Amino acid sequence: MAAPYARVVEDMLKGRDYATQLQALLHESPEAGRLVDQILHAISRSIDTAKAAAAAASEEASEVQSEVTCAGSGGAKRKATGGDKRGACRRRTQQSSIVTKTVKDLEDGHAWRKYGQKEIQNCKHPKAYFRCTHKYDQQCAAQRQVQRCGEDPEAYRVTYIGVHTCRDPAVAAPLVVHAAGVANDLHAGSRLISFAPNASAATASTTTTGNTSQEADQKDATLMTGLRPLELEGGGDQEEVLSSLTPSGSSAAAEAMRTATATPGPDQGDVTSGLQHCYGTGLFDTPFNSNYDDTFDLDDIVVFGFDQGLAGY
DNA sequence: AGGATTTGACCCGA
DNA sequence: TCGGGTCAAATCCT
Repeated sequence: MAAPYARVVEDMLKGRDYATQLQALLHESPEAGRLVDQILHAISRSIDTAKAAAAAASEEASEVQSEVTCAGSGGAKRKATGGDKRGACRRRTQQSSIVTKTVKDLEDGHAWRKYGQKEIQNCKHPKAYFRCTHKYDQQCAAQRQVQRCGEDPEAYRVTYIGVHTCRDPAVAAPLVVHAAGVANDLHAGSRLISFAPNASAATASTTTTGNTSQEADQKDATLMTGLRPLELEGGGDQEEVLSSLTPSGSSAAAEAMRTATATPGPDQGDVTSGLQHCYGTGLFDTPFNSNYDDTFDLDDIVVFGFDQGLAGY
């Protein structure tokens, strides 16, 4: 990693450590804890961005290049001829940035298009596969996989692969890299309201707890379309999150899963972070993600052990 | 009519 | 060989 970026990452890691410590001290206060959580995510995101920039700078973004190429070749419908290259770009999940979280609200502000559904071994629920609607027009490599959780019928385990490089006006928002600016930015940007602890800016808790099955069902129809406008509510993901440093925006559609087979699946160990929805709201969908290289590996995964301390929001 | 979803087939990695 | 991920024709929806 280039020296300047390494320094940034180093500083941000320190900041995150401090925030984590602070978080431990503030878990009695939901409001304070939420703020710390926001800070943690912002910092992690910054680290992520710095790494991505470093990787791009050192021309390590070859994978992205290959993915773009791949996307292009698979774009328009092909005739299933002998020259079929399907599968040539498989297993990307092993190399891409991955963010896994458990949510109850699949709305994340991004437009997704479902391209497949698969019954998974030992899981009673099928897994649905989504790609960004802008995969071909903007070479956005973001993908999302949704699988319904077994124990909680309204919860979905969502895995985001890659980050949005598209500039969907509905979700685009500037990213402020320095942690110091995070808090203010949360309230400054018109589209950053998802995190605002007040009014319509629903927090993870409010959105989630507000989900009644009826509401969920009502959303199904909308989500099934895969294309929804950005909503201020953000996601209702308060539960667990396993989050790597690669954030990704994401949106909603997997509610389709709700209509798919329904049965509890084995569950998926969850790690958490309560702020996932910040990605979906566009808060972190930075314009300069365009060079994001997907080079983060699982070693970069950071677990924001927030499920215990703040789950009660 | 155009775009999104469904779904069976195909392909690759383990 | 099997399971998971993707493709793409068919179908549905707006």
